[in-house]
Amino acid sequence: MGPRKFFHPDAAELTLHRILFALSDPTRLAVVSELMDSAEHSSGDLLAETVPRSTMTHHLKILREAGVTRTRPEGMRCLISLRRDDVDARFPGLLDAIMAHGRSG
Amino acid sequence: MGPRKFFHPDAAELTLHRILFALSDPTRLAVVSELMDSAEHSSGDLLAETVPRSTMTHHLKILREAGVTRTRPEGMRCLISLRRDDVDARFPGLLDAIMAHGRSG
DNA sequence: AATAATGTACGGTGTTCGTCGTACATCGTA
DNA sequence: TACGATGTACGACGAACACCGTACATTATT
Repeated sequence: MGPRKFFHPDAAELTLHRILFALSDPTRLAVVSELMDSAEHSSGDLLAETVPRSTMTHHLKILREAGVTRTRPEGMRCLISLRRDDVDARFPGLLDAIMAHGRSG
Repeated sequence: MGPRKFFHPDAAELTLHRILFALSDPTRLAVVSELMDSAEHSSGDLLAETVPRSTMTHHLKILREAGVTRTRPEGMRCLISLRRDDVDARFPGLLDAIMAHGRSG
């Protein structure tokens, strides 16, 4: 059950309230804040020493199933990136408006 | 216990994740959508025949305690309005970016 | 094949949420 | 004062969430 299959919703299926819920948690907000550099980060890279692994898996699943992030297996790691293209296409300006204040949240 | 005291957080105490959580529910998103006309609406006015009163009270409390709305007793009603000034001051552009798509939720 | 590294799956616990019915308080009016 | 209208408070219920430990799967390396 390692890095194999990951469910990702289609771009057209993204809903506003699901995305807002995914971003309504301080931990997940911090994760997305780290992903704003448009680079791929491994799961352990994100808040590594702050949160237990199983907890991080939980949060990453919520972000992924809301369509906010994309998870890609790479070797024995998982690389996570923002779905800026899809989120921006469906909700223009939303991500920027939220993440402009991601740290003070 | 009628229209008497209502807790409203100070403008400086608004947090991003609380606001996002308040807006992460379809019903509350619809309420805020109706409030976007910058007018005051009574509680019964909002989604009147869609949601039971006690349910509406619950949702309005969450919006109010997150600092998204302001509730003011007026006679035997409660008039609810958006706290655009405070929310915009603390998180510029956030409300507009979210509510631009409030209906396609 | 054995090992270590990475991350998931599963299960458990305690908390919070969404929903609603019922009872009650407040206000305006007759 | 009695009544109807408006909205809250409280309690209850099921569902979902946050958190984490443990066990397991996958990968790369030795």
